[in-house]
Order: sequence, then C-alpha cells, then structure tokens
Amino acid sequence: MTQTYTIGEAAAAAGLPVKTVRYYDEAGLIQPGRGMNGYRLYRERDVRLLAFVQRARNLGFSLDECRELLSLYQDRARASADVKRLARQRVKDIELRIIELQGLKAVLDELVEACSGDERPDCPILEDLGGHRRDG
Amino acid sequence: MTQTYTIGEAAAAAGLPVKTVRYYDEAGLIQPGRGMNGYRLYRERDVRLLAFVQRARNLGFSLDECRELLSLYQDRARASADVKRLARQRVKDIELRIIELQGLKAVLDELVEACSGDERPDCPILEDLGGHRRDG
DNA sequence: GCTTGACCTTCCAGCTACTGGAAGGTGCAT
DNA sequence: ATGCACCTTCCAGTAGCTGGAAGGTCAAGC
Repeated sequence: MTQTYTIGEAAAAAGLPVKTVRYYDEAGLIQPGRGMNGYRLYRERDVRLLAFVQRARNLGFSLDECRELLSLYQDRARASADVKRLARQRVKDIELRIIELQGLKAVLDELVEACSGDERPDCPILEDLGGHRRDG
Repeated sequence: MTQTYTIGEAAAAAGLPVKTVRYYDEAGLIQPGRGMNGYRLYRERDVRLLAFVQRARNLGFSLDECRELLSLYQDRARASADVKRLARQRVKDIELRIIELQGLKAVLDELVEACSGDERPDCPILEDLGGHRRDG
C-alpha cells in the first residue's frame, strides 16, 4: 500500500543524483523515514517533493527559497500571493542579472573587436584591464 | 624611490577589500614582499596588478583565468591571440548564460501571469512545480 | 612611559550546493 | 562463501571570499 523507495530509486524518479538527495535530507528539505537497516525510505509524496525541488532549483530558486516553496506547497491554507511574491522576486533577480551580463558582453565584445588577435603582443584587452585608457 | 604600500593602502588603491587582497596573496595571484615586521609591502606594480585583477573579476573572469591573464599581461612576448581566445570564451559563456536566464524568465513570467496572487490557495506556480501539467 | 586605537599578522570557521572518496554494513544471486 | 550493487556515515574539497578571534606593531597623545 504505502509503497516506499530506496534513495537510489527516489533519486532516479526525481531526476537527481543520490548524493544530492542525501544532501537535501541533511539540509532538512525532504527527510524520509528509515527502515530497520537504517536505509532511507522515500514514500510517493517524498518523491513528488524531490521532483518539486528539482524543478524549482532548475528555475533558479535557492535552497532557502525551495524550503519556503515546499512549506507553501504543503500548506493547504497558504495564499497564492505568497508564492507569486517569491516568483516575482526571482523574475526581478533574473532581469537584473541579464542586464549585468549584457553590459559585460558589450564591453568584452568591444575589446575582442579591437584586438588584432595575431602574434603581436599589442592587445587592447590587456591595456584596458591594465587601466591604460585611450580616452583618459 | 621604490615606494611601497601597506595592504590597506594597496587594497584601497585597487578598490578591493583587504581580505580579498590577502586572499589573492594566498592564492598566488599577487604576492608582495614583506617588511621586517612581517607586513606585506605592495609596490606600484603590485597595486597595478591588483587593479588589473579587480577589473578582470568584474568582467566575470574566474581567478584561474585571471592568473592566466596576469601571466599574459606580464609576458612581453605573449601573442594577443591568446588573450583574444580567453575573451572570446568569456563572451560565449556569457551569451549562453543570458539565453538560459531568458528561458528561465519566460517560464517564470508565464507562471506569475497565471497566478491570481490573492488569498486563495490555488496557485499555478506550485501546480507547475509539482508536475501537475495542464497540457499533459 | 603608558595607553589608546588603528592598523597589521595568522588561523579557523562558514557561506552555497553540492561532489568525491573512504570505510564499512546490507541484500540478493550464484 | 563470494561477489556485486546498493546503502550508510564521515571527511574533504570545490570558488571566492568573508567574518571573527587572538595577538603583534606603530604613531599619537598625555
């Protein structure tokens, strides 16, 4: 009835490495029961939660945020506003990070363009890094 | 003549925390001389190298890459092609990361849109994370 | 001369989120 | 009995710092 899975089975089902699942146990995210031999015993629900965390991690939620999402997920009385707030924050973080990276890329693109890329030692990339600005 | 700076002065000049500069010493990036009292003594050149690393780190180069850039920077016989290769790789990494983040943002945006964000417990975000797909 | 305070030193711990490996127990097949 | 795959715990390491403790140094002020 209440079928259980070993950590290997649960990990495979959730698409996670065994080590990571064990780590999630230690970290208090998903703590399974134990068999008489000391083996971790994951139930259906636990496996679902593992998959839940796997997906959330893929979406860039931190383990702390996953903890929060898990408790919201398991709390029947939670408000969707709480979840939306978390997701919105993630979106904002991501947008900021994208803009930062685009700025970075622009600078590097420029430097790569300006670099002859041959055997000569002149290199605008190093000059720029060295702070020898051509406009200052 | 050969003016020297304490770690505090050098760090301030390079725009880095003292702890970080000390870490760069331990990590073998920029190793200053020592005074009779055991204090680190940074010369002009060291300070320039610290600033160099600071800028490279800001552009997303790893410490290992910084090590490589430093040796290129200090090697009068280096070819600019080597530097260009490093910079190109960085650009590629950044482009990939941007695309990943844009995908992430698209998924989250959709979920946020679909979420009522009120006091009701129904939340498409959690449903999606839980793997209850509406299209499957 | 002594204290105060800002600086410097080393070492140790912790952060995130794992990952690898060693040493040893368990379960099942042959 | 042996082999093998699986499980367990514990320890260490990854990147790049960051904080703190315990203690040495130096210049200024009284």
